[in-house]
This record gives sequence, C-alpha cells and structure tokens, in this order.
Amino acid sequence: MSKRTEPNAEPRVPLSKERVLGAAITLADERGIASLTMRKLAQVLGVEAMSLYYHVANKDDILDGMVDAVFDEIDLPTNEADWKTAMRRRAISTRNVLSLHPWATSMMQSRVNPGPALLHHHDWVIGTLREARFSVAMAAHAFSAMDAYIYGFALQEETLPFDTPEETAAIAEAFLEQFPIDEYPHLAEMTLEHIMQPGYDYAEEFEFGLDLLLDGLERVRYREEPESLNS
Amino acid sequence: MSKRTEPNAEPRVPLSKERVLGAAITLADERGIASLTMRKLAQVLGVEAMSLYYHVANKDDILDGMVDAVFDEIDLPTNEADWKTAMRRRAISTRNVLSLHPWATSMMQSRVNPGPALLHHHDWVIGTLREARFSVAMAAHAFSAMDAYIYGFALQEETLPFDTPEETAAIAEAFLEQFPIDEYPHLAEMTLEHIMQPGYDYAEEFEFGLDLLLDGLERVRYREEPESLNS
DNA sequence: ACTCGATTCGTACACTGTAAGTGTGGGGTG
DNA sequence: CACCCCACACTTACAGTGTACGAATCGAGT
Repeated sequence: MSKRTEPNAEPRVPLSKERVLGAAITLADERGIASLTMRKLAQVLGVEAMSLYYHVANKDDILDGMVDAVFDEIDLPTNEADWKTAMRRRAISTRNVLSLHPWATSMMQSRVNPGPALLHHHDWVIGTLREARFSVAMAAHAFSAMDAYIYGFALQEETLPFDTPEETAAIAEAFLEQFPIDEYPHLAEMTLEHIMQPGYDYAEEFEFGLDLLLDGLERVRYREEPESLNS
Repeated sequence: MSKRTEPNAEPRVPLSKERVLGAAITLADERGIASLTMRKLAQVLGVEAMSLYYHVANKDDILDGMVDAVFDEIDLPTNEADWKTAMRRRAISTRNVLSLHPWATSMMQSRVNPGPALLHHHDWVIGTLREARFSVAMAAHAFSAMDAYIYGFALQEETLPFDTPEETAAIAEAFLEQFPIDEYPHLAEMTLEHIMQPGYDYAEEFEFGLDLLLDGLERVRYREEPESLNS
C-alpha cells in the first residue's frame, strides 16, 4: 500500500477500449485464444480484471472488437484497374492477416455484430465486382465462393500442427511410422512422395485454388444465372 | 436410496465410449457445442460427471471421437466412373453432414489425433483423384482447394444468424434499418435486390463455387505443375 | 481544500474440467 | 450357497472461468 505519488512512476496512461483491444489481440497472437481470459488480459494491462468492464461490455464485446480490428488490417487496393488483380491482392492480404492472427479465422464469420471495418470491407468487395460488370447475383456468388475458399484455407492452415516446411516433413515422418500404411496406400503415397519432399510448403497451395476460382469467375462474369458452367 | 432390484427398472445399459460419443453429438447438435459440458453430458446419460472418465480419457478425447464420427457420416460413393461426379457427391454430402453438425466444421481440421474414419476419408479422396490420373502433386492441390472451399462454406453457413430464407429476409430488413445505407451503397444494393428477394436461399450458393472449382480442376488435370492456369 | 464524477478495485457466485479416493453390485469361483 | 473381486459409478475437492454488485480511489474544477 502506498505507490501514491511517486514522481517517476509510469505516465499512467488510462485504459481505453482501444488499449484493451490491442492488448487482447497481442495476447491472443502470442499465447493463443484460449489464454485470452479477462484476468490475464487485465494483468497484461497492469490492472484488475473488473476494471476492464468499465471500457467494455463483456468478453463478447472484446471478441467483436478484435474481429473488426483484424478486418481493418486487410489491404483493399484502390485504383486497381483489373477486378481480378484487385481480388487477388485482397485474398492474399486476407490470408496473410489471418495467419498473423490464427484465432481470428473461425471468428471472422461468426461474430454477430458487424463492425465498421467489416461493413467497409464487404462494401468494397461488392463494389469492385459491380464495377467489373458482375450482376448483383453474380457478385453475390463470387463473393461467397471466394470467401469460402479464403477462410476455409486459413482454417486448414491455422489448425495444421506445423508451421515450417521442415517441421512438416518431420511430423509427416513420425506420422507414417505410427499408422498402418497398407490400409491407407494413397495417403501414404502422398505423404511420402509429396509432403515429405524437400521444398514442400503448404502455404503455396493457396494461390493454386485461388487462381482456379478467379479464372472460373472470369468465365462466368457476364452471365446472369450460373446454370450450366460447361460452356 | 433403494432403486436396487426393481424388476421393471431400465434394462441398465452400461455406459460405453460409443454411448458417450452419441450423447455428446446429440447434445452438441441440439443445444450447441458450448452446452457440451461434462456435467450436462453425464446428466443426459443419467450418470454423474466423473463416471464418464472411466470410458473416456478427457474432454478432448470426446471431441476427437465426435469428429471422427462425423467423418464417418460422409458419403463416399463407390463405383463412380467419373472423378468429378464422385468428388461432387462427396462434397455435397460433406456439406450436408456439416449442416447437421454445425459445431463440427471448425473442429474437423483442428483435432490433432486423426481417427480411422478421417484416415479412410482422406485416402479415398486421394485415391479417387489418382485413379483419374491426377499426379500426386495435382491431387494434393485439388484436395487442398476442394476442402478449403467445402469447410469455408460450411463455416460461413454455420455462423449465419439465420436458418431459413424467410428468416434471412427478415434479418436483412432489420439490418438495413440500423445502418447508414449511403455509407455502404453496394452492400445495401445487394441486400435489397438480392438477399431480400423472395426465393433467395444461401445454401444454393454452394454448388456454384463447387462447380467453378471442379471445372477448373478438370482443365488442369493432366498438368504436372500448376504454373500458368491461363491456357 | 473540497467536491464530484470518472475510473478502478475487492469480494462473491455459479460454472467449468478433472485429480484422487470411495463405494457397489453382479458374475465367477469355492 | 457364500464369497470375493473388479469393472464401473460416485463423492469430494480444487483451480480457473466470466461477471454482478458495491466500495474505494483518483484527478480535475471550483
């Protein structure tokens, strides 16, 4: 008791919703979303748990804010003539952001209260498609397809038990020793001949599927109804 | 005290891992994954929480088992001549299964210990692609792209705040009243002209993106390296 | 110096997963 | 028939969670 008026104490930055959200994101990034508890978050901020509730309604409010902050990190290129290039850059930026904040992937779609960054992001995507002469219906289809792929890929990546190519090979090897190879021959083949090969990097898969989708969208761009894709 | 030897009592089915997993899945389906606690699960089974631990190592063990049970529900067509039809049916079945068990989507990729159903599933997918003369590398790309899309779509669908088209329109309307339309004109346009239109059903989006991907894969089927997709 | 609103904190409660130890009842053996 | 045994179920306990409620403290304006 008595750290009252020490002159050289911290400048005593007061708490704020922004500081709380920033600390929450850092904590989730570094220690995982499971470690994000009100008490630990307060500790990081040099404060008691209940103090947070003055700036934040409840934990869900924090999660909503974190998601919107992540949306805000996504790069939305301006003055990009080509819709495909714009979408490609947006997709790649989204994946980069999500791999910086792995906990976010499964939350990005699920938070109920959309924040301003989410709304702006969605508006930008739809607007870019519309300017490229996608019909409203087609833009909706394209948006849905692209984002399903982007978030699905991030979900897979997030939950992969390895981070680097070297780690991948090591885990694949350990995996092969454990399980009955002859029962799963194709899985074994792929593990041996592909995943364990030097230079394999799962992250490179992303652009393959992305370009598949974008090229497909280019083909149906002026179509009103999807109907038959086999031209 | 004293329900000892009542003749007409329940047949006294003993617990088992299968019964525990079954009850866990039912509970998660009906009340949400957040309601799946050891105590509630035990209660459903007419038992105390700690009794579960005789049949199950811990809660993670239950989650692993649930995921594998869900994989087992996915329909893997046999004797299907066409790889594309086989993959299409597998994808649609997966989506159906995931919409029956919404909690599963974000867990399917993340559980660390793969069960037999997961291994068999993956082996079947890779095998089907290999038989269709996809190279190992191409099969890996195709697998990754398809599953990213499937799980990403399920993730979006899971977390949509509405279940039926009518509900969708109602929520979209309520949404429009709340937010500054002129700040997000494209979002507003899509909401008004597309989502709120009678007959709109988000579920129909699935096959659009799926066919985009499958047609794209058909085009690159015999290619060794993805490189340039624009033929 | 005093007050008063803006912040922060202490205590408490219901709920979580699960470690460790205590029964118990039905089937196999004598 | 009595016995025992052990697979199974239960009791108790603990550390950790989010947060309701009310008290304490700070700092700026008079």
